[in-house]
Amino acid sequence: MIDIKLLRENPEYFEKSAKAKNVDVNIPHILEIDAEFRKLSQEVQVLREERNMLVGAINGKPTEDQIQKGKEIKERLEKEEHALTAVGEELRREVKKIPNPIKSDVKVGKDESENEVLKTVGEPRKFDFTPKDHLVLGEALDMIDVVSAADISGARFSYLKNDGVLLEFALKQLAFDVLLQEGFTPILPPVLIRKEIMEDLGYTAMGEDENIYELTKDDMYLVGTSEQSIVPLFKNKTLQKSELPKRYVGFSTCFRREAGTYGKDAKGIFRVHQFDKVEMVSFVEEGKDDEEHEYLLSLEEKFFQLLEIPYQVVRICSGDLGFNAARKYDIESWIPSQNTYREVTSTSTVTDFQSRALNMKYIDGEEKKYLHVLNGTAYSMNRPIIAILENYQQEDGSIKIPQVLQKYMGKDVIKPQK
RNA sequence: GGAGAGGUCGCAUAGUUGGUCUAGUGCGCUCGCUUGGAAAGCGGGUAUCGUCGUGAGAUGAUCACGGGUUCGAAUCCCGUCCUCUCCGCCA
Repeated sequence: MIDIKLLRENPEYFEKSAKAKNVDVNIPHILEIDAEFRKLSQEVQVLREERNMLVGAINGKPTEDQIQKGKEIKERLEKEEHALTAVGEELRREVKKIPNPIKSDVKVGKDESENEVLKTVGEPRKFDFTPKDHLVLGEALDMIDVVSAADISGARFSYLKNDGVLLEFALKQLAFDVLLQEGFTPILPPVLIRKEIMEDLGYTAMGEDENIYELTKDDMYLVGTSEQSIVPLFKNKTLQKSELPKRYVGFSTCFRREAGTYGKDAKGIFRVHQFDKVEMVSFVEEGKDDEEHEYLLSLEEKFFQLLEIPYQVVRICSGDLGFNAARKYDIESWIPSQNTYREVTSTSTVTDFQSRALNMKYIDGEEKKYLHVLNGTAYSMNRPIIAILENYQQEDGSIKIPQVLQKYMGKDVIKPQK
């Protein structure tokens, strides 16, 4: 959530930024609620002060007079306190609907069509045959089975088999090897989290909860990314500045309902309800998040350079940005069958937006400040697999294994099973 | 799933027949005295969030969280969450 003090000082800033994200918020109304809240709060404080003074004057048994006076105060106080609680809740609810403002270098645009391509790395391979798509390749090689999965679980699920599994494990291990070398702390987080946590993280404000699997019996959500359970690690904690930056590499299964995407990417495993992902999460001090964002982006680029797959870096425009992100970069890798670049990983800075709601701080000298939080994908396990299958396919339907993965898989080519 | 115990100011603890608890004590941390320097000792300090105020400051809330009883709640009542012990089940 945003800082209400900043909102009072500069409401236009938040209003403009919300509009840039296509989020409807009534800032003047929120300021009215805030004024009402502060007025009530003051009245309540005065009454409590009166009560405290009265009670403080009582030594032993109170007189009839004092009891009468106390009852009177209590009655007035009860009414005011109830009003205060109601207004306070409304205020917090409304403030939580204000999105994290965008960074100044983020382009104001209406939707994904206005995202900016910052750079393109690598040359798409020229095929002297017609490249097949990942599903055709994966089925022929007995790596991917979506037909059985549809029967057992429904659309947008898959079985990964044989070399598909080995490929996932290889990618996971490569990502961990690189990130451990960089000093990241490995972590395996829970994939079920409390609803309040998801709210505090800012994943439910814009109706994104439509995309979250919910366990109503237990009032829990399945995470859509492990960042959702890694970030709250420091809920209600205060770190020392010397501990920062803190960097984690997590691995977990991720769950997404993908509501409203029925026509999109229906084929194969590009858009599925369940996939595994290696995720990076950074906690840094105020003022260091831009630098950290570039660092995470550089690592994401490195992961595709290691695979030697052409990619481009995209800066997401305001209208395509999530509620809690101040800036987001996507890496899109070349997908031959679609003759275009498609999103494979992304990294965001959420600044202090989640820290404020979760009360995550660090001590800087005398001052306590909110942690700045960033996240980024190392590898998700479906899309990079697609990219490898398609970019490394041979005319006979076999797949050359990227050099860097060969030692993890113990072979250099995936051939059709006999 | 069943039975029981418990959640107090960084840590450990005291406090449950409601008022002197603006929460005691120990440890830790910190400042000072002492010392050639240090240790020990002695003395002081040591939470967070908010409101009002230019300021010094005043004031409110917080004893897991939320409600309730009362003139008054750490203390009594109800609900929720969490932890621990025992039993059952189990990868």
